[in-house]
Amino acid sequence: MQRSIQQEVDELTFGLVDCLTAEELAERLSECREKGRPFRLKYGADPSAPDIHLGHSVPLRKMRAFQELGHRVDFVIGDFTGMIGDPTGRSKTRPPLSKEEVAANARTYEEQVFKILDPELTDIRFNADWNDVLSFSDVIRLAATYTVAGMLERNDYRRRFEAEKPIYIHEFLYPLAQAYDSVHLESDAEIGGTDQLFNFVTTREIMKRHGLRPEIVLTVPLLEGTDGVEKMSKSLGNYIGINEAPEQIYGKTMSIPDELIVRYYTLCTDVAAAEVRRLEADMAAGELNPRDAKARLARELVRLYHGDDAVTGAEEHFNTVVRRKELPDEIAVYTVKPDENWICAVIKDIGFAKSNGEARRLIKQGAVRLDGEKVGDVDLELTADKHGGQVFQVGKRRFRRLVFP
RNA sequence: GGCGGGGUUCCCGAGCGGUCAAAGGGAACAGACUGUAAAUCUGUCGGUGAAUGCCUUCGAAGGUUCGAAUCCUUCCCCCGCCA
Repeated sequence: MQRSIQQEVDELTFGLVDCLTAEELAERLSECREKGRPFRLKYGADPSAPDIHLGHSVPLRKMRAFQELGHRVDFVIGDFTGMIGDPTGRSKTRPPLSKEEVAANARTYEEQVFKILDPELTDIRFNADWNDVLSFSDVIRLAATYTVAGMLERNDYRRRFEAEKPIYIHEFLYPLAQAYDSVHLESDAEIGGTDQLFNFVTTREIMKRHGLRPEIVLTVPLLEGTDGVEKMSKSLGNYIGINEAPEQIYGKTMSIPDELIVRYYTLCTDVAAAEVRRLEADMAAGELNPRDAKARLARELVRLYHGDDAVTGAEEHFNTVVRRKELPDEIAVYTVKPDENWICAVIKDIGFAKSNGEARRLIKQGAVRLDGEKVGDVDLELTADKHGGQVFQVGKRRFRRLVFP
């Protein structure tokens, strides 16, 4: 028994920040159903950041929800728009990517994205395919479909304009190019973070100018990174990548601020909304230790991206190394070089410190241990008879077993 | 074309002749504590087998000076305003 359109709409709009508009969505979905054509949801991806993280997973998971109802996703890799640069102001000019790099990135995307999306219902597209062939006069015609005043409605632009800060022309072209993607693909809807709202709304207007029906706009919240403040991003180093090792996903999850627990549950896991509300209430009432809520979150995330089998191991690793401060099951081996057995040089060589000086500081701070014994001697030389087979530890969670040739 | 503001250590950002390897914040790392790789507190945070030394760093190159991130010259780059 097929579910009603209204049920579909309710399910698909759950958790969204904006949906412009739900009525249009319902209309479009039922039209697709009647005509037996697939509903096409567009998502634009940056060609330079192939490490998919939990922040990306928010829209991706929503796309997956569409796919589960049989709809299709156009996954647009912005190899063209990526060269224009992002319009958030102080952006550094990105080095243009070569065809080969873009192709390599695309492959990495596929590997990761299909942990969430259904490959059967996803079309990967490159927007240079249709943007690169536009002539200058095409671009001018496109530019004639929108006004400067319209552009300045965007807060970021207006603020900069008023503050006499630079705004480059190409920044105005960016939303246009993005809009043209939708024109070209005749997208039924587009999804992205709330930061994309302006671009999406602009796209609707421009689609109308092209005699098309405006795409439906869906925005999802931007997920804060592990620091709890900035949005999750690779360049800020506050991300949890879906391709990271189970131990990493588990551990990084445990490092998010407590205030983010509920948000992560809501946006990144399959835990039912009612269940999440219960967890929230229990924590507020002091009946549930946030630590335990977070541990469950960590398990959920590991399971999502590595499967059930990886969960126990990741949790064990965390409990052993971080909570009980014991040794992990597996410790990588480091072979001490005979001519470089000074402890600081060893720390540096392993990569636990960038310089001898930093290694020295670590020792002084009491961060270095040999078989659990704090090392106090900065001048220590490691020798086979004294240190062979010992566990060398720097900080709380970096280990090597020492071996001598 | 005219006028003005800038380029500082991973990032932001002070400094404007010595006390500057350069304030402060962020990030990162370490230690303590803990319920956790949360929070909080403390410390470290250019290199040098460590040093009242030496070297490298404040857009680039020269110069003035006992001494320059700070002054001068030239150059490069960025931004805004007015036209």
